[in-house]
Amino acid sequence: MTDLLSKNINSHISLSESEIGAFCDLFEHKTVSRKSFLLREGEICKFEGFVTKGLFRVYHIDQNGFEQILYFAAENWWITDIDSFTNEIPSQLFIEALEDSEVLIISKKDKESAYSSIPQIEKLFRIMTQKTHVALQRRMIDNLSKTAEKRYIEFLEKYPQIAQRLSNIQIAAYLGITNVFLSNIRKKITLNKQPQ
Amino acid sequence: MTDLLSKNINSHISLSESEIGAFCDLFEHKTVSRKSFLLREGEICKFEGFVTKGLFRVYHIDQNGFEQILYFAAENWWITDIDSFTNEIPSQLFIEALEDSEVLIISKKDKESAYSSIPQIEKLFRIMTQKTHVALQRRMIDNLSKTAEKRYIEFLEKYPQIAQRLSNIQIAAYLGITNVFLSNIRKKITLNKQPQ
DNA sequence: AATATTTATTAAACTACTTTAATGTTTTGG
DNA sequence: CCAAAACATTAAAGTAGTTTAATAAATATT
Repeated sequence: MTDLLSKNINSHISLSESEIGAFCDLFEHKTVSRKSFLLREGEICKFEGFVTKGLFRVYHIDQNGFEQILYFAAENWWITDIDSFTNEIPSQLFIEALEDSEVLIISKKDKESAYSSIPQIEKLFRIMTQKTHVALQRRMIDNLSKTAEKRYIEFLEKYPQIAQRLSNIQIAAYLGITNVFLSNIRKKITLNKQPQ
Repeated sequence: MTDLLSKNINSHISLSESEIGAFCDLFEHKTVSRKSFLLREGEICKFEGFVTKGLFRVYHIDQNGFEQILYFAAENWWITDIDSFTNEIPSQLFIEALEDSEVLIISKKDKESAYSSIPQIEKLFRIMTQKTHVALQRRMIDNLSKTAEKRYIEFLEKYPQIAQRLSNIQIAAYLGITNVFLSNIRKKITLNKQPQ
């Protein structure tokens, strides 16, 4: 049940068998069915989660009712609202399962205690936070400098297996465009691929 | 010389006098004159810096030659390219002084050794990385959901003292718009403020 | 103090993307 | 298996933001 998790942790830091066992024991297994929520806007995010099955989207709804997707999380990805979790403030985000899913979750309390009992855990989360920060920084640059068409093509190349599990509505919300415009882009691309 | 730095560190974690002294001793003081660079694209970022005087911009130049500013860093802010620094890969970023400036910098080696000798330092950088990540996440949401006019107004409200030290060209590059369009926005705003 | 460079503004034509709405197709849940 | 809901596509009119270029004002350099 925690095989994927321990493998994931080992890819970042090296822990002894017993340490990794003790840490994994702090996680609770949870099944989340399609269209239900791990977190809703206004709630304080009390967990950090590791996806073992399925697919989630993490998104924000703005004042005009539009959804912006911050990221998707499939198997082997971590999910939380780090802002709400860290600062214990109401979240601005929704975390919703797009497929029937399973997660391993750890509470804030248990995570804090792991920081004390297993010093390497502090390093684990520092490294993970750095990595997500770097990914977000790269995406910020892309959003500022590339057209929607280019961002779409690169998204397909970067996450081919996730892209095929998503509707165009979800992909458009991630790219920051309307699904109507995404449709235009898709048409243009296929026309270019098959000239004549 | 390291007063600002130790105060900044103390705002995140609590260290003994001697620990904070030892850590601050690892930093080297550097003056950087206006228009010169702390880091250029292609270089590997070998430092993490703390600004004690002046103002920097951290930016990327895309394939079309346009500059996107990721963030500004004035007194009491940290600067580095976390991607290049952490992964020891060539940077995609420039870090340039917009005013005559001063920074305290620590090398990767010294930072790593501090992680071992002062365990709380690991926590310090985890917290700092989390905070910058949260800030970037909020900005990502804003960029996806708000008009340039709104982002400009909010930038002025959030960083009034930095904004007044910047040209509109720099602000536009941060907002992700042209300076021509920023000029239009400014005109519209002043017209609204002083109707008739 | 004079010259060169950078900056801010304006106008006008242009383009990337949105909005609304209609239509047919696919997926979902009961 | 059927009805309802969600999805993808297309068209056409509209808007936010760009591009280029010209001009005046402010700043930097000698």
